[in-house]
Order: sequence, then structure tokens, then C-alpha cells
Amino acid sequence: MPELPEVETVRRGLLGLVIDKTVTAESHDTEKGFPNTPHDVQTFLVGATIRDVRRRAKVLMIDLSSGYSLVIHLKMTGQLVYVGETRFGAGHPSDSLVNALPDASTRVTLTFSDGTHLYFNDQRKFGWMRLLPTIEIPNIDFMQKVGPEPLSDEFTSKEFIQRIQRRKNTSIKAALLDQSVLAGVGNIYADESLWGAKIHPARRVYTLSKTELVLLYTELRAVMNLAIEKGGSSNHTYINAEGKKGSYMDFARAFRREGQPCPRCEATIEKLRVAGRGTHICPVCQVL
DNA sequence: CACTTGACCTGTCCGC
DNA sequence: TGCGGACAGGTCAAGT
Repeated sequence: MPELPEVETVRRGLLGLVIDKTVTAESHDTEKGFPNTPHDVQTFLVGATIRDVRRRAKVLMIDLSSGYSLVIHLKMTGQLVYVGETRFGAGHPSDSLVNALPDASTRVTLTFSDGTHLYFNDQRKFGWMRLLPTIEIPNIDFMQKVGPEPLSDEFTSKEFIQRIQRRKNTSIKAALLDQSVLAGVGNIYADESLWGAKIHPARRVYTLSKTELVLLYTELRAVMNLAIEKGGSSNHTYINAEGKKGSYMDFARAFRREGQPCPRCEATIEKLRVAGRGTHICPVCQVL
């Protein structure tokens, strides 16, 4: 799924596309992804106008004039794609991505008063979308447990170290991926930041020096900020609100670069398994 | 309690 | 070409 930079990219895209649009219809598949009652949908979604699009951790919130919000987690393969009235012509780079919607992975369709649409697609059906009173969002389980935003101005290296060290006995990669430690880090940016800080992902947290952790903090924020600037990372499923791919993968230094040279020392990048996840390292820069 | 593993789904890719 | 298994950017519940 989209990690923090991808979700933030979707948020920024949606802001420019759906603010002030009024929902006139909604449809969704019955099996999964949108469990609200038809009554709630009719009362609090249909007829409401979109006022804001916010993000916390990897969760998006679309605030409505009804006092309710659509709360969305894209998990691994979720997409939120806006399709305007004027579709791209045949041959346009985005043509095949966007003109074909809705498709077999479309779970929810919103129709706006101007005839345009917002689609929630999710091939693997891990993602979810639900309609909640806006003021109740901070009370849901996810929001209660999730850690601080790593890119906020108030998030210091001191706080990073303090929170990471709550998981002293596990691997540093597992600690980075733990959403209750800090919000928004996933497999890509865990590998990229560990490469940047020259730390082996399987190192136990208690073995890391303060200097190493400060460097990791700096690398993590740099890598995520760069990824936002580049519009996120794209595999075959991630696209932004306009149906476009991000370009961070062109800048990736370890993630999915197994067999290619390390940009720092030319050693061959290797793939291994840490914390149950595919993990990419430079075996020379990052040693146990 | 801290930590690890399996499950949730569908599609794709790789080796036989 | 077909088939089986591993794997995919996340999070929970259940297990040790």
C-alpha cells in the first residue's frame, strides 16, 4: 500500500479536485469495504458537499458538510481516483489507467453533481472506507493507537529515539514498521532510510548507538520528504488521485534494486527477509 | 508483557 | 501452456 508519502500525494491531488463538490449518488459492492447502512449513506453522504481532505498516518479523511467524514485506509492495493467529465483522449499516457474505470476492483463509486466520479478501487480488498461523524474520528481504535507524524515540526530526534527504544528487543526494521511507534513508515521507506543510515535492518534496537539513531531519524525524514516531492513510489498498483504514477522509485537506492550496484559503494544489493517482509540491503554498507 | 507468525484477498511472476 | 508456490508498498488476531 501506499505509505505516508503516497497517501499524502493522494490527499494533495484530491484537494485540488473534489473540494466543494457535492455527492449526488453512491454505490458500492456488498461484500466488503463499506459497511455503513443505506440509511446513513442517504442521510450523511448523499447531498453532502466535500469541505476538506485530511491525512493522519496512512489514513485519509474526506470531511463532508453533513458533519460526517469518509475515513479511508488504502492498505496494500487501494486507490482513490478522480475521473473528470472530460476524459483523456486515446493515446494519452493516463488513458488506460483512468478511462477504464470503474473496473473489477472498484469497491465504491461516488458521483458528484457535475457528473464527475471518485472511485475507490482495491484489488486485494484489504482496504476500507467508512462513514463516521467527523468528531468521532480521534476515538477510533486506529487513531488511539497510532504514533506521531514523523514529518511534523514538533517531532524531534529525541522523541524518535525514545519511542523507537520502546521496542528494544526487536529488529530496527520491525520497530520502524510498528505504527504505534511512529506513523506512516512502510516497507519501502524503512529499507530506504536504513540504507541511508547504513544500518542493517535486522540489528536489534538495543544495539544501536544514539548517533546511529539520530542519523536514521534524519534519513527517514529526508527520504519521506523526497518521496512526497516526487509524488510517491509506484509499482503496478499505486496511482494518485489523477491516475498518475509517482517517480520516487527512480530515486530508490536499495528498495527493489537487488542485483544492482549500491549507489554508494558499488557492492551488489541483496534481498533478504526481515520482520516477515522482503528487505533490501547493501551487504557492505549495512552489516550486522 | 514483548515479540513473531499467520490470516485476510487477488493477481502476477517464476520455475518445473 | 499449465500448474504450484512464493510473493506483493498493511494491519490485526492469535500464538509462543
